[in-house]
Amino acid sequence: MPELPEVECIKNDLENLVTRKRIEKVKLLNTGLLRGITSNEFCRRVCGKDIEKIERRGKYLLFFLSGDYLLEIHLRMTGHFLYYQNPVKPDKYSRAVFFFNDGSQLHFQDARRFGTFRIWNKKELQKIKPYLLGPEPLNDEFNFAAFQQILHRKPNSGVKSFLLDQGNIAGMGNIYTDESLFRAGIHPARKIKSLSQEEEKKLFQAIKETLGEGVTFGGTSIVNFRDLSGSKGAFQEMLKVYRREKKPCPHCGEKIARLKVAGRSTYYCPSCQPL
DNA sequence: CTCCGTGCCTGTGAGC
DNA sequence: TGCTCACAGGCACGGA
Repeated sequence: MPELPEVECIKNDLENLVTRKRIEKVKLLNTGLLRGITSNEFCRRVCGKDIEKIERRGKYLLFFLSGDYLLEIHLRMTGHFLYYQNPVKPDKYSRAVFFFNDGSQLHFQDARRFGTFRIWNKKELQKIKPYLLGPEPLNDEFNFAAFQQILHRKPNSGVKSFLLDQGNIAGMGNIYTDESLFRAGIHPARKIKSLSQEEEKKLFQAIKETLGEGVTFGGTSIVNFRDLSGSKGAFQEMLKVYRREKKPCPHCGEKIARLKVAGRSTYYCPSCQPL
């Protein structure tokens, strides 16, 4: 379940490995991943183009190609890339293979087939979903004042639902919301309007720190996340509450509890994060 | 406005 | 040991 830190690590790997390469050919092994385009048209717009630039917005990856188009990729739950210097046969989870001019390959693998590819014209950048999300939480422009302004737009929202909504802040999923709320000492079901100024500040710092550490540690590998060489991240070792039900809270020793919030399994410490 | 359920998928692992 | 089945959750969509 790649969230901002995992996608950021993937973006950094991709930048090093495939920018400035020419896509000679694409083999689609599962056309269901294409949104709003046929496989023939997809290949026409991608084949023969250079990858000029790769960006991340929230959990989206954007491949800017030479010519008119860019490729938007969302990994969803189990999508990941594997890079090979020399040709390798696709396996049963390979959904797409990019063949580059230097003989290297990029395989898009996705066991659960939730991942999506979409093509956009560069002229319509202002209309594309990844640019309509909330701010990037790790950018310097995302400061406390900006955070407060966004928070106060949704006073009646539950704080966890708020953090999961990509239109508020881009890039947080279930792992990093639970970890940020724990770090801030805030119960996931609290309403935004019930937060004190001090709690808002703590939450702001917790988001920055948790996501920043996630990137530093190379992401969280619970089930599927791997970098482009197939190696795991290390942030799963740092998790304080996520998937730690009944284990002791690292602060107070109380048992970590689990409940459903915003339709997701939510982990928290009842003593450090009172309602 | 805000929340909730459903569908999309299939590997994992708890429990019998 | 082997089987079943709940569970995992990002996003879009429809409805309360």
